[in-house]
Amino acid sequence: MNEKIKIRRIDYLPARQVTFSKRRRGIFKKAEELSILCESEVAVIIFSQTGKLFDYSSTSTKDVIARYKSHTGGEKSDQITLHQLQSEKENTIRLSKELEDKTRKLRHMKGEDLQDLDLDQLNKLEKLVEVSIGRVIKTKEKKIMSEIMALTNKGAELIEANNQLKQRLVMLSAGGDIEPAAIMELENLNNVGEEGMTSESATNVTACSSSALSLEDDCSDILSLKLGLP
Amino acid sequence: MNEKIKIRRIDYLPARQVTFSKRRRGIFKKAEELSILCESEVAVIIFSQTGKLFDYSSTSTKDVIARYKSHTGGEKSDQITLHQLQSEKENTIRLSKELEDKTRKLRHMKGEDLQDLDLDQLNKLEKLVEVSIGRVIKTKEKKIMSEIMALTNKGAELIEANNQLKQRLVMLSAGGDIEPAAIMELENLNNVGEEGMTSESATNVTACSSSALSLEDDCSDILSLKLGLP
DNA sequence: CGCGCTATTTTTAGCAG
DNA sequence: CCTGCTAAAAATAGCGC
Repeated sequence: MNEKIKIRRIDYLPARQVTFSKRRRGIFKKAEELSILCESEVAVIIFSQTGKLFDYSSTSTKDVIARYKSHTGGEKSDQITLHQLQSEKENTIRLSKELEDKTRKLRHMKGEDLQDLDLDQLNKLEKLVEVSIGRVIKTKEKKIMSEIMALTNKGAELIEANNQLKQRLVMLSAGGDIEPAAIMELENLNNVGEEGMTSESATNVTACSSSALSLEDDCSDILSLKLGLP
Repeated sequence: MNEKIKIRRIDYLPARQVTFSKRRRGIFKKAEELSILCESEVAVIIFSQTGKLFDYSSTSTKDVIARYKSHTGGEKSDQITLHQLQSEKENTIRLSKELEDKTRKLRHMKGEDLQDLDLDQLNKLEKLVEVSIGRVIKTKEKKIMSEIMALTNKGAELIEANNQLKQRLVMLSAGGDIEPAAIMELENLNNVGEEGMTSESATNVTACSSSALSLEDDCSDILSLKLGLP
């Protein structure tokens, strides 16, 4: 009366639902029998097509899953994560301490929170800051010098270019139709440029920076008159 | 020929092993049939009595377990840990950046790695360091002053104590059996103490520290002659 | 551990309620 | 969704290899 069915998806929904129900019970029963007959731990997890969960376990599905994870090296996703977390926390603590240390040192370098330093530490700090200001000033001088050199060179190039332009104009005016007044204007322009760009003024700026610190702002203001350098 | 067996532990080990093997296969087969027939997701996890793991899954046992956990709300211990880890990593990144920033600033304050600063930054840095050295020197002066005050007071106390001791000795010697030479020795000791502890020398030290920085070592050396203060 | 065999038990497809 | 029925199919206990 009954037909042997092929193991393939049951298309007719009601039949499929009935089969699902029956066979599910069957598996659960078999699982229980196995666990009793052979004293083994069994868990069966089934999700129906509609996403509903059915599970059987001889003990506790979660326990079996835990045992499964520990058995398959499932520590990977769990214990390694815990290790990572631990490691990251240690990292955080270490970084926090370093940051605290650096912050304290920085405050000391800025002359803050000095109350808890003793005389010896204060002396060392003073020397450190003195060395620092020396380096800062030295670096600033170099920077100023190089900027001035650049400006001087640029100025020289401009003067040279102007001279060449003037010569061309003279040559052209020799050809006839340019007034002498135009050439005079160009020469005046050139003179203005030379006044701002003598190497003499560069020397003055450097000297001012290294000897009288309170004049630094004036120095930088002078340098702010750049000729549009990059 | 065959007997119906009762569902209870099989005592005879070989039979139990065989049954375990056969029924295990049977369950796996049933599980597979169910998953195909009803388009469902099935996982079976079996631990033999000896602790050996056997598992079947229509897809992946781990996937089914993950789905099971998300279904039962087992996300607690896992996803929260992941969130913590994420949070800690962000913490680490933030701290690293802050540390890097502080380190850079500290190096600048020490006058190191100044090449990449422009003139404006150098000027600000210079002012910062100048302010700093002013504060350091001021703090040092206060410290020196308070130490000198403490030493002066200590010296005065000692002189007072010595005087009292002297008077007691004089009174005792009036009683008869002490030579005058011992009293002279005590007075000499007292004079040495007063020479090292005048408020005049304290003023000198303070002046030297605020005006001539290169003399700082001498100042601290003078102060190193402590009278055993805590 | 596996495989095969056979008699027996168990499961289950299909249908009805 | 369940229950019960029945006949067919499947699983399996016990055995030997």
